[in-house]
Amino acid sequence: MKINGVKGMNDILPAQVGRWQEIERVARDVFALHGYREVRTPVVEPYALYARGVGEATDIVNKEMYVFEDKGEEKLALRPEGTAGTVRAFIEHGAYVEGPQKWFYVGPMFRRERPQKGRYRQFHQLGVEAFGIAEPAIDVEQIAMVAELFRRLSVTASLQVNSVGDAACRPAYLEELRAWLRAHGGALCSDCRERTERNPLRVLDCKVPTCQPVLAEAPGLLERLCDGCRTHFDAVRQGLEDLGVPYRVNPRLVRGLDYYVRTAYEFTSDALGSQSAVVGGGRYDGLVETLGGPPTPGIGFGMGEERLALILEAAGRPVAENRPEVFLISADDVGRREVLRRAAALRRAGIACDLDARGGKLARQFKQAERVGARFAIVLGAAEAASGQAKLKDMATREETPVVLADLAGRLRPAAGA
RNA sequence: GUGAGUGUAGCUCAAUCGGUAGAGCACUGGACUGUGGAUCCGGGGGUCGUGGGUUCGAACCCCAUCACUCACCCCA
Repeated sequence: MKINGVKGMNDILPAQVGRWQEIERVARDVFALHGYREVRTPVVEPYALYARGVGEATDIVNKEMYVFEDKGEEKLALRPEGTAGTVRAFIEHGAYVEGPQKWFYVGPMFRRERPQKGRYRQFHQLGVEAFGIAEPAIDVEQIAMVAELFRRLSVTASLQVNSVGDAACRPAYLEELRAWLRAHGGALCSDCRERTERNPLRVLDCKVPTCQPVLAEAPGLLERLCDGCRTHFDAVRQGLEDLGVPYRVNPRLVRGLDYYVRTAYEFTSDALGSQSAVVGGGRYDGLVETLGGPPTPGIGFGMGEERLALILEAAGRPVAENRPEVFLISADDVGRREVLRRAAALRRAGIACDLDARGGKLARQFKQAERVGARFAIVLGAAEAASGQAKLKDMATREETPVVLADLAGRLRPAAGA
């Protein structure tokens, strides 16, 4: 009986994993350059963390989360996003006493949705959270950090920013919007009428053609921001302009999680099909308090690693592979012992090398050398062991040059990072 | 949760009117007794997604079912 992987949960095979490693390496570098430090939190958290943090009414919590009872003791959930768990850890360990904190995380998230291009049940996010800074400067720095990360990866994505208001101005706006939508319900699609009650901001995003002209007349939040939100938003925009980060204001941009206030932003790419967002972020000034910590402002983003990989793939970027510098080929029984000894010595010197442990015909071993992408090959047997000399063959040019075996390590290039 | 499309070798795909399954790549062996990529010759590999139905006969037609893909919804 063949057993297949779980729907929407994918294997990342060796031929592709270089893409993930490259993304993570570049991201770690960029995060570190901006003062972010890594945090690792569990993949499982109490269900209540998400119910309270992300919001009971959100799709993520009420229909997409993997929830289970731990032997009847506690209701747990596989994390559907990274912010809630990070905030939990921030509070639990009293990190707020040490002033502003900038953290990042990398890892799998789980949502039980119907899979499609760029959307999976297990997916990977790189995310950052900055705690304790209410000033718009951190919003700007964080957004610019994403831009720098994309620049280093040669990824083009477009930035949209918005302000979703805060406790001072959003509730009043939502009521005004809801009342307006109810009054115009007759002209709207059934989805919109339903969303009017559940999530009125989403209505503005409706893609049904007949709704668009109606919604164009709807009241806009940006014109109704309170002074604090307006000042903040203006400063974010000014900061982006100062840094030369191109952006577009999208008053329809809404984040799906309840905790967002003020700044909301998204980086999108047209290489992704329908799920076009590769980064989604925003400010969550009330979340730490909601989860039992002291009032602490925060802002962060989540970046979809699969989506980033899709963009790189669509751009035709090759996958970086780790290749051995040299492949040791055995010509006879003496050679079979010799290659193991020489390989051990080379590896101690930091030189990546490989051999065909099956031994066998030279032709087969050369084929294996080619398959693993070795830059050089060297044949070792009784003759080489006796003379201490061998021929180092360049696999690309097929040229052979004599080498003294004792000097072999010096002739080859140490592996990166060795 | 809803809709559409697609399921044939490890991968990408053919198979005319319904006549009992093929190619390329990959793998493997040989041509080539100390040398890989090219060329040539050979070999292994199939429950035609699964179950049922129609038919003398089904990869092909019908029904059901499962899986995958894309889209809606929502989002990274």
